[in-house]
Amino acid sequence: MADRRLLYGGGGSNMSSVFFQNQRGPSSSSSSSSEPRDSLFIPGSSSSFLGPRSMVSFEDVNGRNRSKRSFFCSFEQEENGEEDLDEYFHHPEKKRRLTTDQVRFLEKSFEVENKLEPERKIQLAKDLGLQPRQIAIWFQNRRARWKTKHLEKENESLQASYSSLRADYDSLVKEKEKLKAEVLHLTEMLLLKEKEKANLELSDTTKLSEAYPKEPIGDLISEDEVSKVSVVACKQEDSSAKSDVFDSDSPHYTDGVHSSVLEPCDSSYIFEPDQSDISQEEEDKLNNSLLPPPAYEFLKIDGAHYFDPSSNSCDFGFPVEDQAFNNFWTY
DNA sequence: TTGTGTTTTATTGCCTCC
DNA sequence: GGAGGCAATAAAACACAA
Repeated sequence: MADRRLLYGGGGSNMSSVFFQNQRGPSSSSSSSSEPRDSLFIPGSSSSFLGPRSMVSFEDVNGRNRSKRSFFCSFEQEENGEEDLDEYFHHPEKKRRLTTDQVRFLEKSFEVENKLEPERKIQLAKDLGLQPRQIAIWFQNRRARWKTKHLEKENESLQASYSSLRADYDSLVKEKEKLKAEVLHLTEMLLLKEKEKANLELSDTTKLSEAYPKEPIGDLISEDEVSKVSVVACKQEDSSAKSDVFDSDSPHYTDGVHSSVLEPCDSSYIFEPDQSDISQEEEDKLNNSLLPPPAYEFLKIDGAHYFDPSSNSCDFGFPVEDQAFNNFWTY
């Protein structure tokens, strides 16, 4: 480390190069920075160390006073005349910025290759009349700036990508909610339809039981029909409960959007026929025949399953939230 | 003119590679 | 162990509004 600092202080490069690039026309400035630039400077004879102010030169090879400054310095500073020169040498500790042309030159070189091989560093230092150490520092700082900008761009790109994905996600969520509502509506329609259908069948069954009072009802109707009767009984028993289904208090409904539609169906929901018309024995038979089948059958409507058949619980396979709808789509 | 924020040049300390 | 890169930082130079 200390050695490097010493290198900076004692830089062995020739600091007295005089540049004439500006007098060679535009083509010279556009030449590739990776090319040797020997033709663009005149090696000076002085080897005296000028530190950071090394861009200043006094003599050309022949010892003649060609310019008080390097080519680059002359661009911006020659109009300041002697005062500027005084400042230059009376305050040698001051930091001085590179000239615009030096920076342009370095930028072009950086575009070609952002890493600096020792030979290139020496060459650039010669071309620009700077210390190799200054060239190295400039490239180092330039790489840091490039990295910062690159990270900023990357960040912007990621943010744009995130915004786009977020918008997609939001629209999908809206679409999902819309579809949920549609499914809910259609399910209710189907239930109503089934209810009406079951009502008709129920009235037929009642007529049959009146016509054949000794026969158990279970023998007269299919198991499937019994199921339907049961669920309809449930719904009829507590038609007002339907409003409760949509209440947030319902334990089977949690998110305020989804509805499990059906309420738990315990034995109290079972259809109870008019006891005045049926004997105790018959009543028992009837009750047995009307015991609720597995819950999943309750909604076996028109051959389509709507709830989890593996679940016998009265929540009809509706856990909380979206899983209910996953079940919808899987059946 | 001056205070303040930004940019550029340079230093320091640490790390990796050969 | 030396050379070089990088991150963090200091400090000078610069830009600009009030």
